[in-house]
Amino acid sequence: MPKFKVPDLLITPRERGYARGQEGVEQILHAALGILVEEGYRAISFRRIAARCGMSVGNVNYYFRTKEDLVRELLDAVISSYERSFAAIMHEPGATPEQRLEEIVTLILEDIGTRKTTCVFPELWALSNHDPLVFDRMHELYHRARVVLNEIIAEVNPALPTVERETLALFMSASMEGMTVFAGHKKPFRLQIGLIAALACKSFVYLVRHLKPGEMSAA
Amino acid sequence: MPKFKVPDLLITPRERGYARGQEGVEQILHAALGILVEEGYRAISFRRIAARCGMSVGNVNYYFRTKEDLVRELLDAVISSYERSFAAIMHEPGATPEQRLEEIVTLILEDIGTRKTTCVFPELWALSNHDPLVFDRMHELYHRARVVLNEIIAEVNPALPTVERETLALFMSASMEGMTVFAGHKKPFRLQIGLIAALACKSFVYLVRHLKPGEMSAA
DNA sequence: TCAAACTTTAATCAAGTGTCCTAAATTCGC
DNA sequence: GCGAATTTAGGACACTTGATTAAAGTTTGA
Repeated sequence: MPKFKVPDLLITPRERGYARGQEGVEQILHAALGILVEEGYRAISFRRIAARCGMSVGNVNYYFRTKEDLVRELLDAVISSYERSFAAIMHEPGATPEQRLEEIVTLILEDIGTRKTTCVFPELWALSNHDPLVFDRMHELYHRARVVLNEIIAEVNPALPTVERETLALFMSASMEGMTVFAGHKKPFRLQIGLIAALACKSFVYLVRHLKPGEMSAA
Repeated sequence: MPKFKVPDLLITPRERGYARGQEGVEQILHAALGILVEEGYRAISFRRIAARCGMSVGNVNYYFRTKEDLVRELLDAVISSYERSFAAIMHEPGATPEQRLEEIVTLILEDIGTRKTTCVFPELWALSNHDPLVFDRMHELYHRARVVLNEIIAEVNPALPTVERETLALFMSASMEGMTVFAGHKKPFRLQIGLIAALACKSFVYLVRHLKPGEMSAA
C-alpha cells in the first residue's frame, strides 16, 4: 500500500576494491544495524559484528579501521536513505500540495511502525545529547524533512510569514516523531496508527489552510 | 513563571534505618541521575556512582544489593515525580478545562526545556525498546498523563466517543513529547518554545472543541 | 551502652574492549 | 594462468570496566 518505503540503508559504493569487498562492507553495516536495532548502540562492537556476519574480527577491522569510522558510516547510511525518500516526494510531479502532505504523513507514520525506525531513532535522540556528530547529522535530516513541509505550507498558505511557516513545519514534524514511542513497532497504540494518521492529517491540513499571520503569537 | 515545576526525583523514604542512611540513598540516586543525564544509561555503574558522590563502591552496593534494584528505584523516583505533578493539575479546583489544558501544555513544554528531561526521556524511549520493565513503567506514566487530557476533552466535547477522545489525547501527548528532540535543552529550537507552545495550544484547543464524532475516520 | 546500621578497604572473578600483526587465501585485470 | 592488489583468519596485546563480596572498622540513637 505505501507508495514509498524507506530502505534500511543507503550505502555509498567504495571507489577502490573488488566486488567482494563491497559485499563485505554491506554485510558489516547490515550486521551493525541489526545489533543497533536489537541491542542498542552501546552493544555495537567489532567482535559482535564479526560474530553476526560470520566474519573474523580482523576482517571487520580491515574494512573499518576504527569504530568511529564504522558508526559514522552506519548512521550516514541510515539517514541518507530518508533524505533520498524526502527528495523523491518533493520532486514528484503533478501532485497537489494536500496530496503530498498526506503522502509524507503516511510515509512517516508507516515508517515509524517498522522495527528499524522504532528502535534506531530513539537511540539517535539519546545519542545526540552526548555526541555532537550525531546531533549535527540528525538535525540535518530533520531540516530536510521540514524543507518539504515548508514548501507545501507555502503553496497552500502563501500569506503566512516565514517564521510562522517554519514553526508550523516543526510542529508537524515533531508531532509525527513523537508517535514513535506510542505507535511504533510493538508499541501500545500500533494498531490505531490509521486513526492517528487520519487525525494528524486533519489537524495539519486545518492548520496549514487556516492559520493566519500573527495568529500564533496572539494566542 | 511556571505554576508547577516537576522535581528531579521523588524518593520514597525507607521504612527502617538511620537518618544518615536515607541521606545516603538520596545521594546515590541523585548521583545516578546525574550520570544518566550527562553520560547516558549505559554509563551508570556502582563505581561511577561511588566516585560521583564520594562514597565507596562497597557502600553503594550496601544500599542497593544489585544494579537492577538501583536502576528500578531511580526510574521510579524520576517517573513518580511526574505522576504527582499530573495529579496536582487534575485535582486543581476552579479552573476551566481550557485553562487546565493550557496549564498542562505549558508544564510539559517547559519541563522539556530542562536538561534532565531532555536527556532522560530519550534514554527511556531507547531503553523501553529492550527492557520490558522500563516499557511498562514508562507507559504507565504516559497513561496517567492522558487521563488528565482525556478528562479535559470529555468536559469540553462530551459528544466525542471514547475511542476518538483517547486518540486525540494520545495525539496531543505525542506531539508534545516529540518536541523534546527539537526544542529541548540545547536543541536548535529551544528559543522558539514560546511560539511552539502557542501553536500547540491553538491546535489542541481547536481539535478538542471542534472535532465531531466520526470525523476522524472519515478523513 | 551496645546492637543495629553504616562505611571502608581490598579483593575476586569475569567479560569485554579496540587495535594491530602476520601469514595465508582469494580475486581479477592482464 | 601470472601476480599484484585485495581480502580473510586468527590470535595477541594491553587495557578498561563491570558486579559482587568478605572482613574489619565506625557511627548512630534508643
